[in-house]
Amino acid sequence: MAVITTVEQIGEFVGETVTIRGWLYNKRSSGKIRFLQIRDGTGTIQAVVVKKEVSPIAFAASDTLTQESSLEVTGTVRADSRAPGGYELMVRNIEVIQVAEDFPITPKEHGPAFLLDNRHLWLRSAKQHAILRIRSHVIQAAREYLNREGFILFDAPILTPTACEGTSTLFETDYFYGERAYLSQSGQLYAEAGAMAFGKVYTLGPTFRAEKSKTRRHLTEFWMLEPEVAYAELKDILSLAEQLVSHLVLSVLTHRTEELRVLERDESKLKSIVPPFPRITYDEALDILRQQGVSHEWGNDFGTAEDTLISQQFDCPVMITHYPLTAKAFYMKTAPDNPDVALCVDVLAPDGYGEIIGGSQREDDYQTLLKKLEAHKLPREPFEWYLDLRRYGTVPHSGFGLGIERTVAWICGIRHLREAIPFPRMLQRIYP
RNA sequence: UCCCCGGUAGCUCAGCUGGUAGAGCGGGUGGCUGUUAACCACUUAGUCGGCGGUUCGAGUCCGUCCCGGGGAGCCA
Repeated sequence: MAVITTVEQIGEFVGETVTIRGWLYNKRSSGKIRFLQIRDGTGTIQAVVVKKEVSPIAFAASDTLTQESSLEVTGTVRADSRAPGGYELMVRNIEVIQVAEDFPITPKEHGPAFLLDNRHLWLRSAKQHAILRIRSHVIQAAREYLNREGFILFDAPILTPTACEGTSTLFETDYFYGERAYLSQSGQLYAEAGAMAFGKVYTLGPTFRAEKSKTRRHLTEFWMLEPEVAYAELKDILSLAEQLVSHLVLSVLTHRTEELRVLERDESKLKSIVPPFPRITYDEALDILRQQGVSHEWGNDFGTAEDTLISQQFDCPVMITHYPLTAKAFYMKTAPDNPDVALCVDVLAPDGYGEIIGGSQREDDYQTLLKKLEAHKLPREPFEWYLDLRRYGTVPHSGFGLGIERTVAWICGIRHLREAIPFPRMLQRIYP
């Protein structure tokens, strides 16, 4: 019995006979020789079937194989510069598990609608594979970093009794006995309760926005990482944000080089992502816009065009702080030296990838928070528990939300968010 | 909700001022001992998004509806 291994590990078995279990990615044939590109989930390897070196049954089997047929191949590992990947398998035997029906996704071009209809199969192609491995790594690296910094994972509920921020549109569903429930659009308020209990916490989970957004920067269901820290002021989470983001980038650069190569990502741009990130205020951002010939009224949040213009001035993600209160959520703390601006930050990724982080120092005074709720015309009852946090040992605290898909899309250098999550949920699409 | 673009073979697309549908890929058959989205030959392949209208005649023109893509607003 040959040892069963993976393509990823194949380099350790040069000269030995191993078995790879996988699927046929592509096939080329030429007379008495067959080249099988086999993928096993960890990578792709070329298996060479030479007629005189395998049984007639095995050779005939190699001819019946269609794209994505499942098979076990046993052969000798050989380093060969002619093979993509550097190693190839000289086949001794082929065990066909299933001859697949005609696979819809061929090695040629396809349109986005077709690919999205076949997302469950599209996931097998090299580029999608690379993106999703990087996504997995980004999440792993984020958790690794936060755990090391003393954070604990604090899961927020997905079914909630009301809006967290009260602004965005919510997905509504029936709860029991005529009650309504809403899918969470942020775990933040719950994370604040966690921070008061544990000091440093983070939530990581799906969030839902029923906005009729129809752009490549939006999904209706997306994942968010939300650290929340007790006794932290705005400057503390600015530092946390730049440390976290640069750690994610460095970790992908170090551990996912093959995937970045598949994606043809310009790595030099990622290598320049090192702290400290530029920090500017909203007012300074307005100055930049003015220099670019764009006038923007004070008090309005920036739109996509403004975000892009500002981020283009920097190689690193830029941290914009002190937005007008009018443009931001009710829970943000007002700057002590300026009653019109919030102690908040938006982090814009370079190259027009947009906002990857939104955060703030939270309002920690009971009476002030109450007034802010009223000013935003939000009902008091659903927020009683949240107000309690300001009645029982309130402290300054801050946190932010990092959009996983936007971060992954930026690191991967892909145009559209839909490829940064296994099964994207969008305005016009919930299948498959 | 608004603005732009699109819907023709399984897939990607071409199809001119209206004259009855075509290429590559995929599938099938055959050939080739080192292929790299292999190649060569032959072959298969259609309710031209739906409905209605104009016309001798509509993939093509008009109306309308459906579906998809991109963008705005909103946001991560």
